[in-house]
Amino acid sequence: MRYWLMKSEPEEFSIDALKKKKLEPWNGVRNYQARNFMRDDMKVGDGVLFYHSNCDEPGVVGLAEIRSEAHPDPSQFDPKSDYYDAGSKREEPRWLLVDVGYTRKLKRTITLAELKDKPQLQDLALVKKGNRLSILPVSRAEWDFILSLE
DNA sequence: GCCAACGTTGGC
DNA sequence: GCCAACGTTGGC
Repeated sequence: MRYWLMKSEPEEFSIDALKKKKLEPWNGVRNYQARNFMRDDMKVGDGVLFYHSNCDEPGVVGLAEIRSEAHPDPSQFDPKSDYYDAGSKREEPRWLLVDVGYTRKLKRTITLAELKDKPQLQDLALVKKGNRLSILPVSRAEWDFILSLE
């Protein structure tokens, strides 16, 4: 079992929205590195730190779980979608998604500022300068440590 | 294949 | 709203 951190802008899709929906197809990933994580490394049952980005208080706000293998993201074929990709063919889809299921909200937001402060997390991709990945791997030790802050 | 221009992410 | 960092695009 592996662990991940997945970013979402709360104005787009928040932890409360996931709580309500219970299961969400994680569409709109248009970055090859993030796609490859989904395609090659994610397995059903993997743990997810749900992270709010681009908001007043960026940080980890909840837990979720991978609920499907990677499969084609339908939004890439929809000309009306923001995520439409005219260069992607149905017989050879460029973009994939996984289904993400709600686990629970954290008792409090573990903020980015706090995470940056911890020597135990210095290797976490999230706190590295210029990091823009929306899906990134988290080690078991990092997962345990972050949850111990709750 | 290089690289300048451009667009996006996301913290602040 | 600003802007640093970084990915992508496209001319050559």
